Amino acid sequence: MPDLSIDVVAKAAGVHRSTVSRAFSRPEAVKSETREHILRVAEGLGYTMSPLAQALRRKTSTIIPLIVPDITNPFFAELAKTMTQAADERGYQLMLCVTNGDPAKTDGYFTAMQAMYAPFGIVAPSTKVDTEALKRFAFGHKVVVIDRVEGDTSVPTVTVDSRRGIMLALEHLHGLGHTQIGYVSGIAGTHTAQDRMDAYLELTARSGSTPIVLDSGSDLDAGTRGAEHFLDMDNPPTAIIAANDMVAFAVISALGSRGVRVPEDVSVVGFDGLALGSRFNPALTTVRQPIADMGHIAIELAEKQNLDGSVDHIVLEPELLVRASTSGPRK
Amino acid sequence: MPDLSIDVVAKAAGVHRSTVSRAFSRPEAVKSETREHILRVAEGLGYTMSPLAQALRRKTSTIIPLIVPDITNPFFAELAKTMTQAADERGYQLMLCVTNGDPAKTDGYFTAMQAMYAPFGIVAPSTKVDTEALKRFAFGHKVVVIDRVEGDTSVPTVTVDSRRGIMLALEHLHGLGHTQIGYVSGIAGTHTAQDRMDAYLELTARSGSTPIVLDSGSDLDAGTRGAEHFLDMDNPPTAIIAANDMVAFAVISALGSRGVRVPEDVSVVGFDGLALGSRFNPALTTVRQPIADMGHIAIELAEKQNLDGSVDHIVLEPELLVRASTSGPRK
DNA sequence: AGTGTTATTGCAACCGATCTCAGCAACCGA
DNA sequence: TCGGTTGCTGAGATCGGTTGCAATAACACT
Repeated sequence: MPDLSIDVVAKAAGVHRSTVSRAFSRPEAVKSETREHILRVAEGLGYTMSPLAQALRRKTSTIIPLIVPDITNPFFAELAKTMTQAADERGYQLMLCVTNGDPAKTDGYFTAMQAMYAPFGIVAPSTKVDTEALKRFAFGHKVVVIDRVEGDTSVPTVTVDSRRGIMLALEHLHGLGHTQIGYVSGIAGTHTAQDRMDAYLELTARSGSTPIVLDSGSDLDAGTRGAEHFLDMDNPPTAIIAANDMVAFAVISALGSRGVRVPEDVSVVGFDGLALGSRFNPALTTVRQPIADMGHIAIELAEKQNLDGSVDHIVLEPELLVRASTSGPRK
Repeated sequence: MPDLSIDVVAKAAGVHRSTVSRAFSRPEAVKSETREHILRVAEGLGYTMSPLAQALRRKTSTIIPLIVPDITNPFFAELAKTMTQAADERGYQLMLCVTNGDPAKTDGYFTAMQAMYAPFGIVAPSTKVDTEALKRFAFGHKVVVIDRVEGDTSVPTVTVDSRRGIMLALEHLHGLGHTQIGYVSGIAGTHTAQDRMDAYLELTARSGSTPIVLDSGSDLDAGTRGAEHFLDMDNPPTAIIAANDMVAFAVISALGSRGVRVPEDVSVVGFDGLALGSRFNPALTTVRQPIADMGHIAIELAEKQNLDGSVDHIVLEPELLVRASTSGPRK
């Protein structure tokens, strides 16, 4: 493969390099006849432009970073999946950055991406978004966040309506006859996680019942602890809402290992709508987030902002997915 | 941020551009005094080299593609996780490429990565590796495959000993008193998947029992179909080995929804050792693959090959993880 | 003192594009 | 026929580094 540069094509087509360049990136600036000829020659040689050289000169590339705390968490995995798709539909390449929740790493990734002239980035945070940190970067205003952002509306965001989601879960449970409904908090320390908890607290109180927070931790073991707490109670709730599907899995698993059955002994509803949930035992009833939409929208928002500087905050509607982990209360 | 190029630093440090370059990339070629001065100045300015410009000139970058069929599958997610870590420990950036099992996409990613001067790539395939396709690319000999490769020893591979894994599962089950052991085949059409199946067939036959293949499909529904098949049998096996954890999940879930309990009614063992398994209901007994090691080793192999052209084929030992989904046979 | 290393640094071409400017031909109206 | 557009293409600087080669300095040895 004798290095295929633009000059090679130019020579082969009998035109100047700049004409070849135009033929590709600004077709209307070249006589259509010439352009077709060039394209044909290029095709024949199997030539493609070097994205590196392009990025260097244009000062903007097509690499876009997706920063997630943990790709092992199916929520982020599903997000990554739809985002890769959305990305290369639009000619971008997704670059996966896993932070393990370390803000320093986030910073590191940002600088790296800046150096690669990434046109923008997507952040799915594990902790509340630090607006200041975001601004330290050239494309600080070109980041879309998959979470709510506090006190700064200059960053586009995509989220799902937490309150509405919790409401759906609560209504479903009420409908089944449950009145004592517990809550186990989520993995992430994000605004979203906070919002879900707040919604639970508020809505429960509003309906006249007392909130029962089984665990408010924010690590992976919240589910296990929540289950233990549940087992210790004299008068445990008949249903549990988990802040997200992973926690729900953990709760059910821990409960199961102590002989408590779902939904016979206690109903559990999750939050996320992971595909995995349908293969859980029992299949998980959950509040679905439109993850695929979130991915596409995130990229759209970023592009839109790049174009006209507009900053949107999209809030999507969740949806209840009733499967097998909920039923009427025991007794 | 007034564009920070190497010339800016050079001027600020009172030396020539090339000296700055050397100070960074070939320290021994610069008087240590000078180098330290340059580094200090650069530091003060907050300067970092442009990876793009570097890659363009050197014709080799630090971007390394990880090609997986589906990041949503926790096995690949865990792989991606350890690989990102292994990668940036060594100064590479992992670029996630999701193919959805489409070989055309794999090709596309390869060319893209070639254009980015990726020094090598890692492939975790979903279908048997097509050696010819691998060779069409400049770095065709610089790909590490997480699977076995047929009839071509020129590409480095990392795998786990399938036969040994199945043997561990079988021995565990035999030890518990099971004699009728079924098998549900896996998601991927890889050599590895094939090997596991073959091992099951061979080892079962050798022990004098008849193999019971509940499903040999290679899609996500193999688990569900396997479970149905199981339910239709007059004399079903007392234990099931699933070709991988995801399938095991599906089997248990499908079984559960039909009222069959694990491990009370039937034991199930998976293959992968996903972290998720410990949070399943019941916690999954499984053959663990050392995924973290695989990630690190894959990168090491690639680097080694880059350096001295050596091609290794590493086969790792699996390990049995006994959790709650297996017990003695019913009755 | 003269000559042969060796250690450092500067020079300038080069990697593969993009883009501004200028040149040139064809075309328009007066 | 001539100045003024317009359309298309070529020149050449530039993006931010790397690197072979030449130049200079410093040091060793006879």
